[in-house]
Amino acid sequence: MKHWLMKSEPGEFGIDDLASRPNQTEHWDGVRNYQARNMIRDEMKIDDLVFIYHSNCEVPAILGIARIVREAYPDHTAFNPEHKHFDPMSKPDSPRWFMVDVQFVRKLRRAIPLVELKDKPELEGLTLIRRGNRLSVLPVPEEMWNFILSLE
DNA sequence: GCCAACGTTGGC
DNA sequence: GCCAACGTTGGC
Repeated sequence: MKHWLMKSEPGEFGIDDLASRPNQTEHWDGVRNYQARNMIRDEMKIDDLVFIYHSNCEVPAILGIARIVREAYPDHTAFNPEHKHFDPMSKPDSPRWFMVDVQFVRKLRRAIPLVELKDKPELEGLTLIRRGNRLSVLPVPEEMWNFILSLE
């Protein structure tokens, strides 16, 4: 089983939004980066666990945990000209973008802020804290996953 | 294939 | 709101 981290903007769709969805489940649409797309499409498997991270907000932080409950399928928001994430290059018969469904698992006992994660030598090399990193979906090595949980 | 211009991300 | 870092686009 692999571990991941996915970013969301709490003003758009945060962990509380996920927790209040039917079945506490929602599709994770809007990823428009090839590196992130490849991980979603090729590597994310059912029951993989995901840290939910809030970006572009007052305190960027890891807030909780979700689980992959459906593997990659076409991101239909790319087909809809009315949609914010519309991409005319993505067609239903040759989709360019994919998404997974994630289900809320739990919140961490406390949010673990980015500034704190940056301080930890144990997390050196984690994509999240690399300078200039913009990946919205990234893998978390198991030992780093466990270390982050130990900070709760 | 190079690279300047432009758009986006996201911390601060 | 600023701006550094990065990805994408498109002229050549």
